[in-house]
Amino acid sequence: MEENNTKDEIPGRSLNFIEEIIEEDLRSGKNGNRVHTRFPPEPNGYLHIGHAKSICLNFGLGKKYNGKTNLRFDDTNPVKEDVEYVDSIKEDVKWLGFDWEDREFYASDYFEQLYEFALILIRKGKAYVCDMSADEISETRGTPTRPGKESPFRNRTVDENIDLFSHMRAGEFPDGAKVLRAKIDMSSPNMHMRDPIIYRIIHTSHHRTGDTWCIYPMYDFAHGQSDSIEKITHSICTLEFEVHRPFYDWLIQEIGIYAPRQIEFARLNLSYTVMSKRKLLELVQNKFVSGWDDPRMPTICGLRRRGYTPEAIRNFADTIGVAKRDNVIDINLLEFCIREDLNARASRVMGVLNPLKIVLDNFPEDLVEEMEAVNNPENPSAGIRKVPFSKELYIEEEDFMENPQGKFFRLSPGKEVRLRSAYIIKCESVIKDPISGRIREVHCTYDPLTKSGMPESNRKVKGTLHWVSVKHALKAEIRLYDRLFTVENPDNAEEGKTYIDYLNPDSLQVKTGYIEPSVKQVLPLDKLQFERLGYFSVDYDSTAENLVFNCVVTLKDKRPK
RNA sequence: UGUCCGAUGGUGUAAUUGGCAACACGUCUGCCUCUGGAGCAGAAGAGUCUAGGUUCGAUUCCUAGUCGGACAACCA
Repeated sequence: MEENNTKDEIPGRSLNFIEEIIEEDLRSGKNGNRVHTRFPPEPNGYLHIGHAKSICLNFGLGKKYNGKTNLRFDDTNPVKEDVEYVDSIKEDVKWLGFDWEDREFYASDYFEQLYEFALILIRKGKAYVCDMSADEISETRGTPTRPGKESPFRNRTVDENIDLFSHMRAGEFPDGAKVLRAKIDMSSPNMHMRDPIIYRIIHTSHHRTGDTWCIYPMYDFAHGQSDSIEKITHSICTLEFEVHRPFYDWLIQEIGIYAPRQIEFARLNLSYTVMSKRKLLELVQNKFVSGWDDPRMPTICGLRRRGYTPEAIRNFADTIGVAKRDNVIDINLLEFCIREDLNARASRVMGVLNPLKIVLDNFPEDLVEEMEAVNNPENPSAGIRKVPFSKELYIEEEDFMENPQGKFFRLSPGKEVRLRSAYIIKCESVIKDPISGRIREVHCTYDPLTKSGMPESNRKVKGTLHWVSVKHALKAEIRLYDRLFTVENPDNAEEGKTYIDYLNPDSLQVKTGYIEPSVKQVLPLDKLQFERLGYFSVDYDSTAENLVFNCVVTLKDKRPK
């Protein structure tokens, strides 16, 4: 896979705490110089920017230490999982620029093995079949501060347990009738050690194993052992699994298999959005957004549709770093990353979102001049293009003020302004609608000696405006986005409210814009900078007849702080 | 009330493992500019949660406390 210009290999940069652990293990020869990580999603939802952090971390570490990274689906719950999700996850990881080669695994690949592991536990007297209901189990589990009570089925004989467990597998019991539990310690201060359930009965067909199984391992019984089976050296996961680690260690120990080292890091939180799968799903289901890939969503597919690039996301992941303390990253940083990337690579183009007609009184009626415009001042090799210029133009409504006050450097009566890549023009008069008083058009004169590139063109004027020729401009649908939520932390809702109450009603604004004709051939996901406005990406809905652009980010955040 | 984890400018991450805190974003100022973008130059902003202890010396080690987070799905 193509190595991109992600700046994740800055020499001399200090190591994060995970790299430190890895290098320590490398020095001590712990895994015979191997570094092997994995990204282990459950296929029950779409990936979001938080997952991107984990993906970049895991695959980044694999790459950095010349190791390997697996993609493994932890598909232990058939009622919530679906191939739709595995496909989207694969697409997103690939799009982010990572390659798991031939190591696409599934916890369901290990079901038989996991069943054997359960048998080992039973034979050792470390697991038992329990007939209590879900409610009873939950009642006897105790609380974090109060010990639980032992199940009356806790002391069944090994033979009875083996027998019962095989009948569970054979489908002789209905859902919920029995579970297999690890036999550890009902009074452990760690709730996860109070005889946790390791197998439950679910008569639902699985997206990969079909109806082969009607008992499924719990995540906690599958995850650690799957890592072990895959000989993962460093199992990197988020903080909430820290409390599970003692149980994973116990299992590995009792079963007697290879022990990966689990390292937990703090998950990503982004301001002005929500990150939980459940909430994102609600936004989709309740139609607050158009779908998982709505450009306002923090999902990978949403960001992709919005116009984010894999490079920008990887740089973002690299910039935020990784540590154990809770964090909330300012969404401005994400925006900074995409601006930085697009500034270097997006071609500049002119487009007007709120048109105001300009008539150049001294410009020949039918003349069309082809103006040469630089495609990207940051990158001369991007070349130049021609932009038609004629007597009637559109400029941005807000670039004209009849009675300017203060530091207004744009067009106003009697004042001069530069039209980007074209001429300097002077405002002569304003024509208004006699009834509404609205400005209908602005009459100007142009100075023929000031054409861009001509010797006389260096005269200084304070402002430079973008423009488009009325009769050449292409109409386009422009979708402007604002933050999905009005508050920094929608999760932290006040009494009686939920995050839904903080949805920004103005997060989507659709406009008809006029764009220079050079954009005629754009394809979905093409990136452009509309000069002085922002970066835009062609939407999937765009066709040759109906261009549709998404605003990725404006050039500079003008939002009051 | 228990166990585990964490605490460094506004935000995030560092500090060569004990030698008086750095980088990025943001903010501010100036320069430059045919994008009020970008770029360039500079500045402000934390004495590292608190109190003790060890030490010549502590952001780094120890103790206690404070605050924040995680944990009581047959979810992951």
